[in-house]
Amino acid sequence: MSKFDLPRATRDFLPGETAARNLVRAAFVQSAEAYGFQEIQTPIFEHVELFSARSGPEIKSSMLTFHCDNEEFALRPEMTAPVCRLMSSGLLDLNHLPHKFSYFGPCFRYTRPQSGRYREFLQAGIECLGASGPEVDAEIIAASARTLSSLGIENFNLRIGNIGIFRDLMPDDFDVEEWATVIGHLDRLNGIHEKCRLLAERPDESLLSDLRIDRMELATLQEQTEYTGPYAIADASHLDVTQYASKIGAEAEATFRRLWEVEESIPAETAELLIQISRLRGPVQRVREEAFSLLRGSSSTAALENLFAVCEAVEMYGVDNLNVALGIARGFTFYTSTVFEITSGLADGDRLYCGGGRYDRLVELFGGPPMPSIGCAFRFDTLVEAFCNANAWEQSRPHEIFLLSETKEKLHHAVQFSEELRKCGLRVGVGVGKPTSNRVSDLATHKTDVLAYMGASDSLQLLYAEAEEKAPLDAASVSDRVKSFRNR
RNA sequence: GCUGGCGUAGCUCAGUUGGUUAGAGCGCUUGAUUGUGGAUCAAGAGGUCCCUGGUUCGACUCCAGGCGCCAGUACCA
Repeated sequence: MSKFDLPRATRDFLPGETAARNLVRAAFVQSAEAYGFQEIQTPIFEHVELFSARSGPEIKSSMLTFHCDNEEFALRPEMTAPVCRLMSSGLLDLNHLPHKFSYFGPCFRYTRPQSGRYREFLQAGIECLGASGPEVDAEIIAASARTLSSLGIENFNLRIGNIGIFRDLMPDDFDVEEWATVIGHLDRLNGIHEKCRLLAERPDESLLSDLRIDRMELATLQEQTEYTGPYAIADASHLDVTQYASKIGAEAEATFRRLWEVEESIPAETAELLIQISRLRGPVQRVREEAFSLLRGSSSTAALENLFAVCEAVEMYGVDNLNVALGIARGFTFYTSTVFEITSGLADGDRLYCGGGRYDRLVELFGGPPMPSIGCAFRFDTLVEAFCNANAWEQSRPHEIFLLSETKEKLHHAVQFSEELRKCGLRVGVGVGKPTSNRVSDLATHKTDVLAYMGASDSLQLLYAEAEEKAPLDAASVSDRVKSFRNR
């Protein structure tokens, strides 16, 4: 029972977990590098103003902040703002764009604990700053998908959308706040559609209770907007399970349609179009036809063409599991066109591995030059978990060989020899004892692959799991023996 | 912020409809035994039953408040 507790919503990682996390990190950095994304590092804390620039001062309450010398700092809650700051810092050569960066590091948010949400978490991502075009988007998307493959995670779902399709349908005088609200609604609608789709494929109690909560909230929204119509939830308060998947989607659509007309002054036909668009989802070829016939003559055709150009470019990389999902909104106002998500697929509850999109005006917002950019971030913890599930991951013992000296007087021989073995690249432990006691067998089980007993003679007795042999006191040959044991 | 669950040995947890001395498995310590991937046997240590107050002859148990943890929800730049 320790005198000190962990700060709320933080974690310790033991050697096995840490090793797995380091492997995932290494795989991430390596596959990013394979596409030319070079790793950068920025400070773990910055001036508070950097992070409130985009989101307003009230965001301060969800950051970990501190004062020093009359300055106020915040532990970074995200990596995008520092990267954009870097772009406008003058350190970078802006004549040779784009800059392709990867980043990896701890971020901090002062949030209520919730499963999978911690106050310190790792964020990993890649960004391509200063370039636009479908090929650029496709490269980011393909690189993200390859990162998952390189971790042995193969059964993922890739969904690509384009937020510009919605944006271009909005009235010209639509301001940022209204846009944020509508994006929130679209995101919500998409989520409900997604859950309904999952529920239709496999009954699941937790999905069902999620949807019940969604439905209650829809009912509240309907009440606020005085909705009356065929999908009034109050009129059909009870649904049996089989109706959930089929009916809630329509109820949600009706609710948001009404909401957009009443509270956002969106014309009825535009609201209808938003609903229709958000439904479109599936393989590229099929959705292409539906989407173009739906949006023919609208102001969104350019964004739509861009979306399918991105999909074509992604397909060149040979990425499977590609779907178009026009309903993806990703919940952030700063995305300007391409948005995408990679999830775990149905079997694992469709958990988010990675999400990102194009943000062509963000660098400017941070005081930099105009710079069309795209980036994405990984859910590192989800990635680690999936990695451990996908691979027969076993924690290694701290030592590959442990030298046991017969007596304390002879220990210096063992220590000297251990140093020679370490030069050969082995992980080596040293101790005193006979290879017979309980303590020693415990050691053998938990702490080392091979136990080596240095008795009276000038040779070593190597004790493996199910065999033993003599070996000369020669670092190179012992090292070879141990390594061949490890590899078999 | 809101809703629910939980808090007993180092760990995972049982238990007590309120009653003498607080339970198990694993782990730990010591010894014996077996030359070898780790057992077997014997003994032992280890507890403010989260805290504070209340009810009671008596509270780990019931009640109230607090703290902590977990899950869901709002939020999530």
